[in-house]
Amino acid sequence: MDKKTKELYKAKADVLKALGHPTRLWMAEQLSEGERCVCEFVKEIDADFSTVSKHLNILKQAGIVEDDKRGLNVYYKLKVPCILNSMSCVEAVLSAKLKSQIDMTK
Amino acid sequence: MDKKTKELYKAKADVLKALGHPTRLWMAEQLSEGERCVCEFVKEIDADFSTVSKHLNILKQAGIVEDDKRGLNVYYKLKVPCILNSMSCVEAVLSAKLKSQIDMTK
DNA sequence: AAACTATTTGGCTATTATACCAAATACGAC
DNA sequence: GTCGTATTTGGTATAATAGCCAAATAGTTT
Repeated sequence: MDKKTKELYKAKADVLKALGHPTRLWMAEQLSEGERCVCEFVKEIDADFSTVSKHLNILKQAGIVEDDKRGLNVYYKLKVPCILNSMSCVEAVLSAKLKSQIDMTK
Repeated sequence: MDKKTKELYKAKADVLKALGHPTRLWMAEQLSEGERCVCEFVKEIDADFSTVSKHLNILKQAGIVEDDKRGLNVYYKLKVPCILNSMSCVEAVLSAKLKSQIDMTK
């Protein structure tokens, strides 16, 4: 595998990796319903303000969300909404996995 | 967020996390063209046999691939092929990111 | 059974990720 | 400008991940 291919896969993997954390995935899904400010997330997640902020920054660095500061609040929204299209297949993976586990017990 | 929701997002995030590594993502994409044995991957990736095996195991644990031992070889194939449908959007994220970066320099 | 090949597993180290706290910054209200 | 609120940044401890090597396992060939 040549260097450019490696870099491309690194870049693609980084996008998926950004979504590969429960809190970040949940936040991304919340954003599919519309923008949210950081404080709204903090209220709903049992985590520190700084933790939430850092997670949002990871999503931002990955190019998945963008932020918009208005007054005291920073609002985040999905930059590329299609990124959540794959979630139905992720759920299909979970179903198939569950099914395999049940089959194994038979 | 209640406990069950947390567990669900953990499970979903784990699937995406499994794909969130350049080598694993590349292998998954290779498998979309058909099954491969471990040795074929080892030849193409500049990595140890054990490293490749462990990556494949992570994809297997995530429920993305399944293995099939035939003779000396273990063949891996995609268990839920739709998992790569999202890649066009991942590429869209990269394009949008690149575009933002270019705009910033203007 | 011994030798050989393919793959997995265990152990180790280096790197990276996560989460909290405290301090810094940004903005609006007074 | 001072105060208060929202958010980010820096530091640090802990946990998780990645990759290599060596050893173990499984199946094939002789």
